[in-house]
Amino acid sequence: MAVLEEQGCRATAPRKAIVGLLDQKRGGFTAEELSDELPWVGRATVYRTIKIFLEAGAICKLPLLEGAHLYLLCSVGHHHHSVCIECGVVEELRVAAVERLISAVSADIRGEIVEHRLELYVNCGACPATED
Amino acid sequence: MAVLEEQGCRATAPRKAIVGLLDQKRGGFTAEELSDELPWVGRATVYRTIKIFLEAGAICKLPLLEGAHLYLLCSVGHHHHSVCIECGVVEELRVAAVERLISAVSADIRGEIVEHRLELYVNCGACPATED
DNA sequence: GGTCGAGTGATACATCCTATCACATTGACG
DNA sequence: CGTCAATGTGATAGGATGTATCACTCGACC
Repeated sequence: MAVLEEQGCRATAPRKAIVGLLDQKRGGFTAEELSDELPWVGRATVYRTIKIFLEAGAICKLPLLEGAHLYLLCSVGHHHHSVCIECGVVEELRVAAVERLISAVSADIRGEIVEHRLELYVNCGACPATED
Repeated sequence: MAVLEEQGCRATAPRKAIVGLLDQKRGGFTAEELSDELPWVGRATVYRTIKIFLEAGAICKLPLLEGAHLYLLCSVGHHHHSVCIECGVVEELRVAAVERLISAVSADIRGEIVEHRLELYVNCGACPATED
């Protein structure tokens, strides 16, 4: 919410509604989902708002195997995700080893690593029963 | 090329033309590029053929930072890529450390890792001069 | 409350890809 | 070589996801 101000944006009704919805959807959401649940908000506005948050780093975009992708609220700056291919549950992955790996690889290649992306697609083995 | 047969596909003229072009485009290509260079082949056919190769594992899809993506011929089964954000040169990355990392992480999380994806976006530092 | 520019919604468009369908090509068989 | 059925094809329409445009509205500040 504070993100809006940080970005120099107005706190308009549509934006507030979207933020409210995001707070509930901790498990990830699609743009279409938001649009469906806020029919009085134009699609363009939904996408615009998502974009603002994306740029502010408040949410991130998680590509799924099938080519679709999810948006996720994420508090912490840089991290990775694991997503269960069965139940779709997403978990933030903060593994120091990843960053160590990146530095190690960095030494091996010409030039510098500007950005990296890592996604794990898992089978959490607990979907039907213990779906948290 | 043998891929076509393995998949139980006919070796038609459009498919052969596409394969021929792929052999030259070692640096990655977009669907549109292919379509442009083979104007006598319908777009649908280009996409269909790409899909066949994708499923056969003969090419892979590399997402770029901007959301676009490249297709690449890839001989070896599983690997990762680094792509220069300046000049777009793609290199195959076969770092044992990546696989070791995956196993290490695997022990840390519930369930099993079914699939993973890692991309490095680098600045190769040699684009203008030594662009191979 | 008044002002004005940021924000909005409808809509058209862009991009990338898939579905459909009538027609052409392939290649197996004779 | 000719026939034939099924696979493959191209044109085109459509779907999914996102962006641009533009007249109008509303929020923030005075």
